[in-house]
Amino acid sequence: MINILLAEDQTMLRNALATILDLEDNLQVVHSCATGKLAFDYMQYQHGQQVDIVLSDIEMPDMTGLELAQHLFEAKMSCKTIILTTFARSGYLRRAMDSGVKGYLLKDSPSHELIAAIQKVHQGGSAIAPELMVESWMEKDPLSDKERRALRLAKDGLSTEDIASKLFLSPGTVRNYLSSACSKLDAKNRIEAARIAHQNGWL
Amino acid sequence: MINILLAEDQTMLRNALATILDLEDNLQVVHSCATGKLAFDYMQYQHGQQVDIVLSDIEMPDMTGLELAQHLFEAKMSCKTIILTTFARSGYLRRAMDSGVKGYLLKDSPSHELIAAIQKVHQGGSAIAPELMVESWMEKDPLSDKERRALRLAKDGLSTEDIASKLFLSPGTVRNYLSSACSKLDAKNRIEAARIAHQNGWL
DNA sequence: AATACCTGATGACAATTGTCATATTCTAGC
DNA sequence: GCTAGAATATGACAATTGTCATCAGGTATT
Repeated sequence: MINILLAEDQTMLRNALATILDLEDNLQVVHSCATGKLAFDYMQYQHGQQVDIVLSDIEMPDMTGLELAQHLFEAKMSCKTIILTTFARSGYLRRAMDSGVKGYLLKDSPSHELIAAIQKVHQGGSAIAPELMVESWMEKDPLSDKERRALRLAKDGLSTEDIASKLFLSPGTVRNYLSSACSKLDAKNRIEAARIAHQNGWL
Repeated sequence: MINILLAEDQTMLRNALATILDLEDNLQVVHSCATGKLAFDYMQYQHGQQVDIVLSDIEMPDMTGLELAQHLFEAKMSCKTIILTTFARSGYLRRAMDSGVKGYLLKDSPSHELIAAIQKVHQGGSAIAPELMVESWMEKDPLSDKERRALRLAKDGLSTEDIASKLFLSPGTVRNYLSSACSKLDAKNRIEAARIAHQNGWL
């Protein structure tokens, strides 16, 4: 019997996944939760030893699936992590691999592939969505930390002034960072830069 | 037996939903597809008479769930439509109600509520997510058609010039539209305006 | 100490964007 | 025909943004 911990913030999908996984003879969802934080707490303080596979979404409030994977990795938990996410962003895959993730698949693949991936990972293998193998060699994140933070705020339409005060920088410096982000990403303005960065999983 | 047509572009969720609905004694997913267009084609040319409930996501490629609902409504199909979507945007709900939709619920609610909603709608009732009843009285979409289209392009970081050529307008006119959108939405710039409009379901 | 390097800041200038007043058509209604 | 109101365009001006050269203060290395 393979014991699974499920982390996914959308309740409908979480319920549905739990149901179809439980339908399999040798799969059992022992716990499911809506944020990475809750999943990590469960692993750390409660019943970690019972869990073989952690199946997690990426974009969740409180703690993302990538952060969860990293924490589990650093805590040397015995479980194996599988990421299940919407977008094929090479930056995400890279971070996942760096965090010792054993499986990475897309929500846009049939559910039997998920079940196959769980079995395969549990037997010691790995399962990466084939769509991603191609892209995984894309250039790595060229942004500095400050550039990234400025871009995130710019994406929501904040003005230079607002960004500057949120980051405790001068407006001029913020414009420098955004300008450099634009040239790195070959974008015409901060918004296009933010879009490109987001599409690549760099935000 | 209630016959269901399922339209949802995310394969994993589509499969999972189909499975859990089929587990119910009196529910049966007769067909499932990934776009509104495919769903409408199925209803129109093939086996429309067998379908009691159309269960549809909103944001799908090719044809959205709201457009699907509108087409089914205008074609006076006998089926009843239920929308299942991620965000609680009052603009979406308004358009759904105008298209004769009988149910509107959020992906962030447990799956048993979906099943209950299907039963209720099939018996002639309606099922609206309670979170939405409050918001539904929000102000209606203040944007004109041109403003909306300009905002959509601005959201992706296109320059005034680019937007103008895509809409076959002069750059000056585009700036007028964006400026008016900003003042209508009380935004400081086009990006903030686009974000506000998107959050309200007006894009 | 001398050097290089990194982060943050400044000033100057051009390009883009936001705002507003004012045309120019074109259409619908009277 | 006349008028009102749209949709579109133009010009002017201010504000914001993008780009670049340069500077000041730290820190690390040799």
